[in-house]
Amino acid sequence: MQDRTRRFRTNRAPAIEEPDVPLGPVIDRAFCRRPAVELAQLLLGMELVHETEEGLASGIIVETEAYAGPRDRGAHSYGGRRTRRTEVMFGPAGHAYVFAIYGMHYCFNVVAAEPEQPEAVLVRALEPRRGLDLMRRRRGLPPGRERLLTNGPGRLCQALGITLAHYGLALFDPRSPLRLHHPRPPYTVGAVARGPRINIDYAGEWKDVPWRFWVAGNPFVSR
DNA sequence: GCCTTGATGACG
DNA sequence: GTCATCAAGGCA
Repeated sequence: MQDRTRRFRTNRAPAIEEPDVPLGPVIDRAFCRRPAVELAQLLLGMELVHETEEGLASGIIVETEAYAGPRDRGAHSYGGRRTRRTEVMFGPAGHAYVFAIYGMHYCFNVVAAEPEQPEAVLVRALEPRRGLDLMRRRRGLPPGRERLLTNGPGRLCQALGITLAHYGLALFDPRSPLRLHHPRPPYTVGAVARGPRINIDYAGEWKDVPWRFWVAGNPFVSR
């Protein structure tokens, strides 16, 4: 028998699709009303769902990063910077903060904390759950490359069809096309690993705070 | 300049 | 398979 650990680390990592199981309940409105560093850990194992006319696609959140408001030099809201782009972070928790980066990709965040406390959690990777074919089409990938579907913030947005049009959506609202659900069947997170956040070299001493969290050993994590 | 990605080429 | 490098691309 071949070494499973090694197989699990390749691009041919298995994805468990659960198309026939009904979605779990949507998160409570108050679920995200906590500090970003705390929310980043609690979001691991939750199911991010996007429903469109093309169909439904979803994945289990397996990697996040916390951005802790005005004091955090790595955050867009550093120093209380309030612009059209960052505005949603100053509002109530549980809404989507989507921004464009490098001219061609989007990043999806969940607004955390209380109003006027501009904190958010970046979702960096998903384990694909529903709508694998749809995600393959959106990403232009053949079967067998599941790991490349959603192992990065830009990639997961492309796979789920998330764009700036989803800025501000209420992720706890069952009528919203973009939502956070409790996973069904349940997802066991197990051990959580943590380390410094990715690609914020400009953030000085904040560069090294261990606010990146991921499901230990999960093959869909971005690095 | 940016909370990224895919292509390319070196190396095992 | 890995790693390093680079440029694409649009908006603040």
